[in-house]
Amino acid sequence: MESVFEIIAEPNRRAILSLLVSSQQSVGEIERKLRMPQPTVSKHLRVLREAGFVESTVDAQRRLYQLKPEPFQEVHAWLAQFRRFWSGYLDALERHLDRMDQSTPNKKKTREKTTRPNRGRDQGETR
Amino acid sequence: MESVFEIIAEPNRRAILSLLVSSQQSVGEIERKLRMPQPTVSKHLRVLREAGFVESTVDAQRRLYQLKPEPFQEVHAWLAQFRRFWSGYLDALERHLDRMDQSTPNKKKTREKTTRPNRGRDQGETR
DNA sequence: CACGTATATGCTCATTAGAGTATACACAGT
DNA sequence: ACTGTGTATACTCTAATGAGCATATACGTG
Repeated sequence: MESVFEIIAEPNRRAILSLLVSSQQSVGEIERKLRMPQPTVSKHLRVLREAGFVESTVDAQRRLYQLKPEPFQEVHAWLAQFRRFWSGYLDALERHLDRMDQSTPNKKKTREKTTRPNRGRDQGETR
Repeated sequence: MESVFEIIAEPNRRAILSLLVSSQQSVGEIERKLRMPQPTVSKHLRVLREAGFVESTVDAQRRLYQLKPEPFQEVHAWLAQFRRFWSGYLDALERHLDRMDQSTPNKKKTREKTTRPNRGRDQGETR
């Protein structure tokens, strides 16, 4: 279970991730909302946690799980190399923004920090 | 092997897909470039073909494989729901463009046609 | 038509992942 | 301290997947 792709290959895990989009959830909440046996939930959460998709905070006996961004970025980075094929849309958008960046050096400097840790493009090598 | 996620969970298949980004390739070319036994290549190509990731055209005894866009869009659509977390970047871009659309009704009408078949957003349901 | 090349398929084997069940561990309240 | 709730883990079983090898099929060429 090394790659992020193997992690998200499992339907129940994808369901859990989707559920966590709205807000953090306890194991019990996930269990009920997804109608999944508790050990199953815990096991998938463990996998997700070890892969960096989620992290848990302790609330008494409960564990609250919430999403973490990195692995999604990794998937996105891999997907990026195929963009030219199917989209052209996001490509255009990114090029557009890049141009914006140059023309208006710092209007919303948010982007500078938040969005591009390594390099403007997120083509990034996956491995 | 139903979902697109299971398809791309396999490293060799991802390698093949990445290889096909540059241009279409014959089975033999893939075999050599990836140093993979031919039956392995053929079998993975079969999986990829049946999942709609690639299609083959006949060139005498050779089969030339090339990428198809749909499954990638599906992955992208799934990934979209998590954007708010990790990026904010693309989200910002899209919002920005949306605003652009409204303010300048048709400056580059390219986007109108090319980029948004269904609706501005591509959040799209996956299944 | 025989042969070589290119690709696909069939079969077996080993590994692995996920489900299910039981159980252990942790904390809270009484 | 005891009990109940919430969560994690251990163990077994089964199914599915990918590798490896052999072989079949298709096509082009002499």
